[in-house]
Amino acid sequence: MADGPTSGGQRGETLLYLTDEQLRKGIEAMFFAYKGFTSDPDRILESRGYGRAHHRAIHFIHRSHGTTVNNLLAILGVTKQSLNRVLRTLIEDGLVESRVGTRDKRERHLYLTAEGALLERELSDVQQARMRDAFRSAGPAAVAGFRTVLEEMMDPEMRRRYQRLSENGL
Amino acid sequence: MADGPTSGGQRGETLLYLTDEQLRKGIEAMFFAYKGFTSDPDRILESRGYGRAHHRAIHFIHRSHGTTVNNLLAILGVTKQSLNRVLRTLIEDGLVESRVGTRDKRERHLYLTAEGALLERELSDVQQARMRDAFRSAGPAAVAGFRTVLEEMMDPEMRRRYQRLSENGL
DNA sequence: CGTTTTATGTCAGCCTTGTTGACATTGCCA
DNA sequence: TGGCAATGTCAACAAGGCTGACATAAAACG
Repeated sequence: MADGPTSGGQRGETLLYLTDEQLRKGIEAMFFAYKGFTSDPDRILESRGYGRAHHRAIHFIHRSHGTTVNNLLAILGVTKQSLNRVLRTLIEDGLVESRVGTRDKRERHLYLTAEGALLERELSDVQQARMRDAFRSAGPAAVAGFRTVLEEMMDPEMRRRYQRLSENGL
Repeated sequence: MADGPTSGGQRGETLLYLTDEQLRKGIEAMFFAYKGFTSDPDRILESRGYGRAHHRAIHFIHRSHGTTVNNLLAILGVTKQSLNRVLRTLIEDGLVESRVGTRDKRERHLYLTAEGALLERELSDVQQARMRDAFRSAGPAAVAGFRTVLEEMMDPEMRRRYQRLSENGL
C-alpha cells in the first residue's frame, strides 16, 4: 500500500523529506499543534458552558454573515440534528439571530448579535494571538509553506470550500 | 487584546502575512486540513468499531514500544479513566499487550501484538499516503515551513514532548 | 392547481470519548 | 511499617457526533 520512495530506501536525491520518519513527524506535529490550536478558545468556551461545536458555528456565521443553515451544514460537515442542537442554544442565549429569508422564505439566515460578535471577538483574539506568534516566529516563507501543505491535505471538496471562503465573503 | 501590527493597519513592510485576514485563513486551513488528516483512518476505525482515541493509543504505543500507562497519559493529555477504557478494549481484542514492569512492578508496559501492529500499519499507511501526497505536491521548502509553524503553535510542554519523541525512540 | 421537492426543525435514542470522584491494589522507598 | 506512586475500576455525567422518523412551510414543477 505504501509505494513511492519511502518504506525502506530513498531515491537519493532531495526526497529525504518523504521518508516514513518525516511523514510520521508530520502526523505527530499535526496532532500536537491542533491541541495547542484549540486550547485557548476551549478555556473561554468552557467558562461559558459552550464547546468547540459552538465555536465553529460562531466562527463561520461571523465569517459569512447571513449564511443559511444548509450552507453551514456543508461547511461544518455534521448532521443537521447536531448543528441544530448547538444553534438552538446560541439563539436562545441571544448570540445568534435567525431571520427568515426574503427571497426564499424556507431559508433561515444566520447572524451574530452584538453579544455574539463580542464572544466571537474574544475567541478569535486568543486564537489569532497564538497563530500570530507562531507566524511571526516562523517567518513569511514558512507561513506560505504551512498553508500550502495544509491545503494539499484537505479533501478536494473542503479545499474548494476553503478557497471560496477566501475569495468572496460567502 | 489583539495588539501588534494587525487589527486595522499594517506596518507596511513585509508584515502583510500577519494581517487578521491571513491569520483567519490560517485558522480555517487548520480546521479543514485536520478534517482531511483524520478522515482516512476514521473510515478504517469505524469499520472495526473503534474511534480516534483507539488510533491515538495505537499510534503512540507503536511509536514508543513498551511505554508505560503514565507516559501515555501525559502524551495524550486525557484522564486515566478515559485512556483505560480504550486500552481495556484493545487488550481484550488482542491488539495490545500489557506487561508488568520488571524494574518497577507497578508499571505496565504496553506493546502492540502482531495483530495490533497490523492495524497500526493499515492506519498509518492511509494517513502517511495523504501526508506524502501533500508533501510531494508542496515540496521540501513548504514542508519545512509547515513543520516550523506547527511546532510554534504547540504548547511548550507538548512541544518538548514532540521533540523528545523525534530524537530518541521514547 | 396539485404534487413533489427542498429547507428547516424536532423528538427519541444510541455511541464515543471526554470529565469527576471514590476506592482498591500493589509495590517502591524511606 | 507507613506513606506515596502507579494502576485499575466503578459509577455517573456531559458534549457532541450519529441514525431514523416525522412535521411544516414554501418553492418548484408539471
